[in-house]
Amino acid sequence: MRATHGHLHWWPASSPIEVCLGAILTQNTSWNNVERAIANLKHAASIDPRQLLRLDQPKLAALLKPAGYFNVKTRRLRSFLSVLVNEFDADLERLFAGPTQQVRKRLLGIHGIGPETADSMLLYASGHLSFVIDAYTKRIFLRHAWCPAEATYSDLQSVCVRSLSHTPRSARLDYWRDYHAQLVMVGKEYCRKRQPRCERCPLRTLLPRSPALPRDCGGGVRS
DNA sequence: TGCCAGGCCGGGT
DNA sequence: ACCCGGCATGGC
Repeated sequence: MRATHGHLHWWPASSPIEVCLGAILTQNTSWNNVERAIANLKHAASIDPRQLLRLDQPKLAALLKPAGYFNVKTRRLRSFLSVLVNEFDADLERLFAGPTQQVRKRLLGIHGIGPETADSMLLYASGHLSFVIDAYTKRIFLRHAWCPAEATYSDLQSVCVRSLSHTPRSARLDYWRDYHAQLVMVGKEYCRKRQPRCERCPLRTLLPRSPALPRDCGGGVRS
């Protein structure tokens, strides 16, 4: 993947707080829509936690509209910001201080932050090693038969962490960040190509509700 | 035109 | 402990 795309230098944001906001806004949503909402936020409150928290609910919801689920996300964003401001003096460094698993639990305790959102914040907005699993990861791993269909988030996370454990510790943060980015990139390509494929051809499009695969394609098409 | 997108929560068995 | 509906906009 690195040979094809080069180092991707994720996450696409210009500051840690922007990573956190994007992580919430991109829940079940295409990044394109999130960018518009982030642009609105920048224009309205320059992405400052205290300023954002000062916006009332309808005002914030209006700014988040392009990201979809704007009522849900307004509440989730505010619950995150309120913890950040009231419990950690609006300082991300303080929020992220401490052992990874302890910080992760604190994040998971915030309304609207689940495992993927928490891990995205940990990995990309701070220096914590917490591997991010997402829908693309699961589709790709399923298609390669690297995991069973019932595999949970934490199952997949364990598989990834074990598989990448050979990397030197000093390079691990950089490697994990790029590895997830590469999976997203490859996952998007699967969707874009929409090619008919069989189970022997791992790069066949893999959509959640795609019909059952044919047993064999005769070895014709590959990607 | 309908299906899909980098989840998560809450109420029901 | 699962299972499922709800949430909403923009792209293809």
